[in-house]
Amino acid sequence: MGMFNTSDIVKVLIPNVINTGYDYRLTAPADIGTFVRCSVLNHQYIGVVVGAGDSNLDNAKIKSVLQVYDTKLSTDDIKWIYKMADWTLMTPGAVLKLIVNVPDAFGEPQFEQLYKYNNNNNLKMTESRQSVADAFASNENDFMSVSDIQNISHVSSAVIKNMIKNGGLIPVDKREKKQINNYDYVYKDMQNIELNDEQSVAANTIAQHLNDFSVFLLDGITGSGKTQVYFDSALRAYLSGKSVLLMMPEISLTAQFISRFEQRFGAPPVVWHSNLSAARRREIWRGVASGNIKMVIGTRSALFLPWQNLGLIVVDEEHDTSYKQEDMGNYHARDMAILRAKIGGFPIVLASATPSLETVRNVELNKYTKLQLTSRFGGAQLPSIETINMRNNHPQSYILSNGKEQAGCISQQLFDEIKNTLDKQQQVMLFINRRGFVPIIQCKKCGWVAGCPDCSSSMTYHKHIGKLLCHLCGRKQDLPTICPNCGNEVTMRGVGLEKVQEEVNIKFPSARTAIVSSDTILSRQALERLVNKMENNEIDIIIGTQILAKGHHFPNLTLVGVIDADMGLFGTDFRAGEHTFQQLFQVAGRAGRGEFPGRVFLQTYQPENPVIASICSCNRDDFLHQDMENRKIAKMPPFGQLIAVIIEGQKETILKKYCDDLLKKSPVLNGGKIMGPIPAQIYQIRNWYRMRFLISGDAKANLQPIVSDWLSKVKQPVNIRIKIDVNPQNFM
DNA sequence: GTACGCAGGGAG
DNA sequence: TCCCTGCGTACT
Repeated sequence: MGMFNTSDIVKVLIPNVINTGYDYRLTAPADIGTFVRCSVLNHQYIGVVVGAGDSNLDNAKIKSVLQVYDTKLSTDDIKWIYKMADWTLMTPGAVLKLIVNVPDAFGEPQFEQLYKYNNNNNLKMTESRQSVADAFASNENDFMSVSDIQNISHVSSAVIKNMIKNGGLIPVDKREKKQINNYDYVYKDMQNIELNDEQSVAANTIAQHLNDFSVFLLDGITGSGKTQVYFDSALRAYLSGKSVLLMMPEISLTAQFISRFEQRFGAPPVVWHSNLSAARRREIWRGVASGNIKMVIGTRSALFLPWQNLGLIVVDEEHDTSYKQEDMGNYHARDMAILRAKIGGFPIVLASATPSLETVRNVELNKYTKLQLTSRFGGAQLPSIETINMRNNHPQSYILSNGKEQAGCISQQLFDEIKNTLDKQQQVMLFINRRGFVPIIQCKKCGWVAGCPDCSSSMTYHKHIGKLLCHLCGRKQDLPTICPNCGNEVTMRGVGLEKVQEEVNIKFPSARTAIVSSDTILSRQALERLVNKMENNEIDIIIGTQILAKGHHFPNLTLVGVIDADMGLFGTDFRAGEHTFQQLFQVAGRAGRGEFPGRVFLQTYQPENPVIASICSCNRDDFLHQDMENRKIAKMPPFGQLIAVIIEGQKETILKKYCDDLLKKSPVLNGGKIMGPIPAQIYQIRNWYRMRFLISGDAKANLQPIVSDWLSKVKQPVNIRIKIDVNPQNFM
């Protein structure tokens, strides 16, 4: 059996950045997709057999693989690796690394020592030791591992260790550590949920296409019941023996969502995200590879699990910017999921209340099928959204306990609304998308601004740590008391989250407040605790960044105030309007999901701005139409394509020279052009200088081969990094 | 990526 | 002469 036999020479793709695969000799039969362990320069990697060997090397020079595993990557995944590499201009090895980045996924099975209880021990019987004895008495197994004993008896490991040492527990056999608990991953107690007419239509349409590639946009506002529709599709795919991936942004993966899944499927989901322990990641990776785990709810990296017989992908909140990976390679998980579905010949469901323009355009072109949900569940009404014109509604200042007067940012109108809401014992959310206390520390006299020495950015003052913080590189510095330039007094400019809390605490001294940002919420558990406090009405005013905008359902929240709705509208980024709209629309969706109608107020200096106006009229399609026209005129995506090439170097001279050399070799593009090099929007990060080329083309241009061909024409100097961003989402 | 070898420079 | 560092190359 196997496509290749022992001592055959095969091509193995290695999960690292540079190479496209080396030839090795097999030590056991293998197929395309079989994982093998092999050595490159005395360093061991887990690679994948991708075909027959084809090098001209002397047979004697070809190494043998060190091990052939039973685990296989599906042939669809192998095809996908190469397609994804072509699209993103990553090397195939770099894509494979995304799949094989689970530490020790192929480690030898771990054995654990088992113990039996010694009835004839002469230890003094304590309460803890009695618990251990009870655990053995109540458990049908005579032999247990330390962790088994701990789980049942709830005594500390020290107690158990001491009992082992003193003969209370006697070592017996060893056993292979329990791997996958099959029961957890088999769904058999699904609860039937009544779908309304719209939901049934949507669910049935998807069901008719479970065996062919098609892309669905499940379009509906928060509360319209998108989740139950794609749960239905997931269920049908699962029951037909297929594997199912439900992808969502990390922040939407809440306990509320997980319990909804549990209600529908009768057991909790397998959840994959960045905070899992190494052991749990390994367990899930192996479970998916073996086909034992057929359904996973996860963030974008779940796409890179070794799926077997994948038959459905759902991308919830498809517009969400967190689907764009920007650390290890630049890929858009939504687009790569669509590519994967195409290769696998199965459907993919994109769900959103505020779909991206790319998706909307593909619906217009009839490439995607739109499934519309309109009704809001449970009779809850959409909130009313109004602007507060800050040009004639100046905020009141407030006085600190030391007598100093501070400029406020809460207008009188918003103040009154907050007060009324608190009087009715209802909750308030204030949204400000800026971490820290103030974003700028500036000298009153010479205009000096506290900037990060390694990056081109100003440093934000964070009051709770009492330091200046660079949001690009994380550098911390003391707050200067005087200007280091001229010795004069420094002042704080702008408003951040912490400053809003200060103002709220002084203006509403009896209200219980909480702030939520990535600085204060360090774990998913911390976020859950906060959500619980909110649900139990232990918080009156919650103040947060965009982390608050998604996924939570607070029935008693009836007022949302957006402190600065203009933020984000002024960027040079052509997607600024789209992202502002999406974010504010999401925030607005937080209010009034219970029995009381919600109200949303946007503080703005330009209420007539089309983005703001569209949000207020709740007219999403109006906004989409306008933004689409703008993009068409500017030939921006989805009417054109862009590839950003960021060149980074620590020495400006080498960087500039290399960019000049590239410019000289730049290809002539049919219908497109190469722009640059210009200093990137952020010229310096962590002491690396950054230049940017931007390559544009029309919607059907195949730009990738042109770019890779161009870059291969100029030898890349050492200490130069190239980052290629196909279809960039932001322009850092 | 990363291990290794080679060239150049400072300390002993 | 030894060793450290920086740079360039090759990896099957």
